[in-house]
Amino acid sequence: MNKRDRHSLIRELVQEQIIEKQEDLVRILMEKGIEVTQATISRDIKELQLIKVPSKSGGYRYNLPPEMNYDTARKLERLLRDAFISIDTQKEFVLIKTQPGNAFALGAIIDSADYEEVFGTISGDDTVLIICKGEEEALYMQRRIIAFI
Amino acid sequence: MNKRDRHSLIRELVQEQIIEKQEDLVRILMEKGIEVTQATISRDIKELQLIKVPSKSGGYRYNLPPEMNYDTARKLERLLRDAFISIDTQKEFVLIKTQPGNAFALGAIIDSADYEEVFGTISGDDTVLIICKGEEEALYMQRRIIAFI
DNA sequence: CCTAAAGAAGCATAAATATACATATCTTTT
DNA sequence: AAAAGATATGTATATTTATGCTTCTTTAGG
Repeated sequence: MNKRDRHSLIRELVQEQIIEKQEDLVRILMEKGIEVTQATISRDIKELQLIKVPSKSGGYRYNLPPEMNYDTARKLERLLRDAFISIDTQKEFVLIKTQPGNAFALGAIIDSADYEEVFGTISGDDTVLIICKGEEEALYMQRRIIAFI
Repeated sequence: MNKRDRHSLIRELVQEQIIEKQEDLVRILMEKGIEVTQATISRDIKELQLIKVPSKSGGYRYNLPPEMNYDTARKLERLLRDAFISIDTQKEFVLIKTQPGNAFALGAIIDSADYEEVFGTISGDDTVLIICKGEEEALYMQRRIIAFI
């Protein structure tokens, strides 16, 4: 079990069950035969940007980081519906073609959404180039963007 | 300075500046002449459901709680646009009239959104009664719901 | 006005979390 | 393949956060 796999397992776990503290994750992973210490989990949580949310019922629960806020999502959705032409990936790059004059706005929204997977964007008049942190991330970003259309 | 005022001040502070830890709030409030201990801040944070978000830059930052997620908001928006008839408040109650058969779904979404201001909901066939925690909260909920339409 | 009950907050401390440092492991370069 | 660098993780511990218990304050009821 490498770090990457552990991370995605942790993401699943916090969605599926109520993780009240880091030791819960240590215990659950232990039960699955994965030995890690609380220190590692603390670092994982930091990297995954998981948040500890006080719940109404009085306890606490670790959660995935907040998604893009509603307004931003609405803007992105509208813009894509209006101006999207095509999307493609190559290596760690995602290239989006838009109607002329719309790419800059699209790039700005993607920037403001502050995706973990994105290294940076460059926007021209009708093209946004998203530079992701890796190939896998590029594919993931492509999927996310397509989901908006 | 009572608890309510301190709470709204804390909400402002976490938006305006980077609060890395609870002691930061203790210090800032102290500078404003408000004496509280870390214990109180811990309880405030729990009540306000503030979250400690690991930031990209390596540190941590307290933030307001995540808004309703995008999917929930979308569902709520669609349902309101399709089925909304009227909304009104009286005291701590908000009464929403919908097309027959839609109130239950609406109530369920409002429940799942887990609004801080809401005490509970009761849904019939074409009516949702939202019981808020007070009059002020009811007016706030009314505004929020109208904003969706 | 008095008393009981509820709410708020301090103090002390327990519990949880983050991190400096050391070590091990994996990667890249020569 | 050895050396050098980067990455990952454990150990021990410092730092941060939550909470039991107590006291003080406010509110509600008689």
